[in-house]
Amino acid sequence: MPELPEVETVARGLRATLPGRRVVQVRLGKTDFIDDPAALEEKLPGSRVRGVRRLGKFLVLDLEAANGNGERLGLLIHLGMTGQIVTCAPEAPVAPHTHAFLALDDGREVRYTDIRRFGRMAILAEAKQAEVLGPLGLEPLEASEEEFAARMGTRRARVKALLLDQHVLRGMGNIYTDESLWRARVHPARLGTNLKGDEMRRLFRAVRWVLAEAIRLRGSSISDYVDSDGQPGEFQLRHRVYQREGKKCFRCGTAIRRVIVAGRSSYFCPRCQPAPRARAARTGASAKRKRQRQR
DNA sequence: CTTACGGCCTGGGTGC
DNA sequence: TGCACCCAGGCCGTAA
Repeated sequence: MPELPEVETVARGLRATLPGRRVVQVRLGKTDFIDDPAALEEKLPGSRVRGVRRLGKFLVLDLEAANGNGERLGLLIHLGMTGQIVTCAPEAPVAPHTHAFLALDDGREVRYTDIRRFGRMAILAEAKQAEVLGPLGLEPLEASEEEFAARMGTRRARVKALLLDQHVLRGMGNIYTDESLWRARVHPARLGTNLKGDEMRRLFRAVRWVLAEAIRLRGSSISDYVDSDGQPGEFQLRHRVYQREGKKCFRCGTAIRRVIVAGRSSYFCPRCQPAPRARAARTGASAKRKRQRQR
């Protein structure tokens, strides 16, 4: 499941080969994950790649249009759950569920494969790009501790939901959220406004450390993820809580638990990450009052 | 403002 | 061996 470190790894791989290249041909398979497939087929051929950017989980190929007047376009790609983007020789075997082929002027090919098609692709002019990318939150590895604390500490929502909310912080998914919370020793159901200063600082540092370490190890390959050369990452070997229900906490030996927080599977250590108390106490009290009224 | 939930889509696992 | 069922979770739209 591609999150920030996986998308960053793919972006770096593409950055090594794509800039300067011209797209010579486009072939599409299923197109229900593409905003406007006709626009892609019309505008991509002849365009030249100027650069490759990543914003959160979005990948942007900056393009100069074919029409000679220097029009700037961006090919937005989101890998969703199972998206893969690889460069290869055109004669390489085609993986099942490959739905886009971009032939390049150096004879190579860029392919987009996505089993579940939760991904997204769109070719957009600059104004339209801003519309999609503008609402995104802080880039986790560029934000300061003060910015992070200001965004997180003013929200009455569970930290799990806040970390996953792309409008607060861009790029975190379920894996890196749980790994960061474990490292920071913060329970996923704590509320943003209730985090103490030192907890907020630990969380900020944990997010940075986990993401940087995952990028260094080229991402986590749980089921489908591979980089732009088709290679898996290695951070899954360093996971401390994700998908480790019932196994021992690396810090204290307590059995890791799984609960649903903000609609997501959340793995945590019940000893290192103490549960918040206020919410349970309050709902308990109101239920008691209700029962008394009914008598 | 917030949270909850269903929908999208496929493959892999489980149980009968 | 098949088949029904559930689950994984990115993000969006809708409802409460």
